[in-house]
Amino acid sequence: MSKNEAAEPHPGRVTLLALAQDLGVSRATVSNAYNRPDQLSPALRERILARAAELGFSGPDPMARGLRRGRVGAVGVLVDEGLSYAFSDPTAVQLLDGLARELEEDGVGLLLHASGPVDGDLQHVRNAAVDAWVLQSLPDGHPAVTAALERGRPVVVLDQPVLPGVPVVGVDDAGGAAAAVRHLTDLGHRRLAVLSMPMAADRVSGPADLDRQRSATYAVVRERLAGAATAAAGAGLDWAAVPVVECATNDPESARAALAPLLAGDQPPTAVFALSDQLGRGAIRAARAAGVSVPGALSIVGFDDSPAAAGTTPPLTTVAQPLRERGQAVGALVRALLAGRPAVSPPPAELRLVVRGSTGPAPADPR
Amino acid sequence: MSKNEAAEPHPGRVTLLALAQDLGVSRATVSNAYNRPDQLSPALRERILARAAELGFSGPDPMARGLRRGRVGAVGVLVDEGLSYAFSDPTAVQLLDGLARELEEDGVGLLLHASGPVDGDLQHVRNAAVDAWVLQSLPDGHPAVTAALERGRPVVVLDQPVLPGVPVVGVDDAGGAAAAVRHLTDLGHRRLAVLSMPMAADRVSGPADLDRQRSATYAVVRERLAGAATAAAGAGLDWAAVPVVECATNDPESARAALAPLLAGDQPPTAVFALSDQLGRGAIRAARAAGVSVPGALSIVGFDDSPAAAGTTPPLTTVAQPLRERGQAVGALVRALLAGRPAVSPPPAELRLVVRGSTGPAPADPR
DNA sequence: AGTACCTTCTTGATCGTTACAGCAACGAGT
DNA sequence: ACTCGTTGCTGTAACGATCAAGAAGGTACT
Repeated sequence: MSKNEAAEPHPGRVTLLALAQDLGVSRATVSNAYNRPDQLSPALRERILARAAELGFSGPDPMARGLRRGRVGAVGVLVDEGLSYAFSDPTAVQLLDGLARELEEDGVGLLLHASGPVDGDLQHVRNAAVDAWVLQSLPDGHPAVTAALERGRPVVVLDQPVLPGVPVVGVDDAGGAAAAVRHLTDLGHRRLAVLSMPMAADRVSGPADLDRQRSATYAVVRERLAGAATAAAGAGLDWAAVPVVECATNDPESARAALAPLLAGDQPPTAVFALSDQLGRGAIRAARAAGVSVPGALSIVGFDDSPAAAGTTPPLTTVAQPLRERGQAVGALVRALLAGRPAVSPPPAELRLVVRGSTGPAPADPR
Repeated sequence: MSKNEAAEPHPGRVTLLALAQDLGVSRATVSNAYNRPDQLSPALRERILARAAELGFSGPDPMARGLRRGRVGAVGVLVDEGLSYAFSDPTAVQLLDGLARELEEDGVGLLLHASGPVDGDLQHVRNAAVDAWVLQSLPDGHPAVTAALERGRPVVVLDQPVLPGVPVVGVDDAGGAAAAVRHLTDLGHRRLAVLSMPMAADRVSGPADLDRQRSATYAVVRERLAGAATAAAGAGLDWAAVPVVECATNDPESARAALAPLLAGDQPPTAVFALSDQLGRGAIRAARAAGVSVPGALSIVGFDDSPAAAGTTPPLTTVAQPLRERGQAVGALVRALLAGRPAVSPPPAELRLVVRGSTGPAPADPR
């Protein structure tokens, strides 16, 4: 009876060292069996792997490896608010999907964290074991941004104002919004209303005046509104007179509730520009509930071309942005930075208006 | 001019040790400044934190801490197929949301990884730095399950056949399905069709015979079919004669395509039981496309009560499961296990049928 | 025979932190 | 004066791996 069978002090735990000793080889050799098969004879490697399986050693400890190598194989994604928001927003989901696909290539996973409230603590950002950070559409000046930068790891930003030295993957939000509004004015619409997603984290809903519009902390919202304003002015509309209604959350229900009073009002709009498809869907529901025909009496344009846009009745006219591709672009930047290659922000993607069934000529006799 | 200002060899990198030496205190003290404020005087702590900010030290390195403490503050989530699936399935999203909420409490993040193909490599499972694994609805016998278990860390399973010693959070899928079918037969329906999500990873679509039904590798699907079969038999229907159509993916479009030929056939069903709301939505679309009125000529029941179910036209009758709560339950189990407390699987949740507008009495004269 | 060169494996140092025991100083209680 | 208990801090030893050199042995070439 050999000494191998001695009782172990801490049964469930087998380390690389223990395995090496059991086999009478050095740690480095075991390590090489996993990481550099060409550094040892195939026969020994087999023996090591076999014995590892017997003892229940499932490979080198990821954390120890992470410490030594300076890499853990995880990219942190900081999303705004709670994770539920990111999960329930189809746009975010598509972006994450593209990102995940690109990183999967290297076996890198996504570590999701919510940015937390502006005045919250930032421990999770400081403590997360990640090789890089992706910041997704955080509000301007969120402290988590600084915290992430301080980690001294690569950072890539998705849809946000540029930070010095940090690559960004953005789109021409203003241009897309302008195209949407131009589409409506070209169709003869003069009574426009705008549905906006939240402009700040304060969960306010209701009409947003020019001040609030300009001081929106979400760059995406600010840009889209600015683009819409420009296009409206270009068509001779008085932007200050265009009702811009902020929805407390970016979902159909919130939009439906926001639009309903306008439709029931004195001078109901004949066209609605919704800053997202989620809101656009809500607009369609509000119209249906109010008995307003789309696009007969009311035209609706969305933004994003999320998967649901084509499935509404009528199908939603919208500004298409290549979500998955953009996610992949972010992934590519991260990979480049991690590989030590320089990463340059791609130019903001041009957006394309997809005309579907929810828009039509302005009614001859509105009201 | 003191020696402190000597040129650093590797500029961007400040370690806890470097900071300690700069301040002339021991490493342990700096560590305590971050981890155990009560172990040093407030004055010194302030001084340390201030100097840390100056030097750009953003707290102890997460990996080194992870190694030392044996915890990284991340829970791995293994989802089937690609991440895109998990992201695009509203059911999965809700579950993940609940899970994230519960874990956020401890500042723990979610590390998402796809399980990968059955014959794929498992490096990502072995290499991921996580404190525990959550396995979400993987097919029976997927090698990633074994790989996760071998890591010797806590594992919690979501919707899957029990593994010895592993806590599970499940629901009474069979009972829910039975309730759905009973609802239909109670309404007088005799011509039933079933739309199923994928039964295996082979992406097959089309009619599924009894053999395939019974050999489905996804436990959830198997259970729901079994429950439906029981209820059908109980109502005097010949289950073998009920068309069960498998959809290649769990989305509305796939279901629409699967149901269309049945509706155009000789003896179209008067009732459809869809194994998920995603499929149920597709069934509604198929009916609309075929000019079949719902629920006048065709009743449709879904499963899950995902957020979209209430928003279809007509609103979808469905089997409601408490998705977010179940996600939280998983999180609670994980927390318990990580805290060394015993974790017992909660009993499978009972499911409730929510009757909405998509079901009605069987037409008096079918066809 | 001498030199050079692989292949295969080992040794020693290092990654950056935290746990734990220890130790000095100090006021308080007897 | 003597123990006792705090308060604050330090020193040392892990945590579990990877990497860069180097040693031992065999092959090959001059």
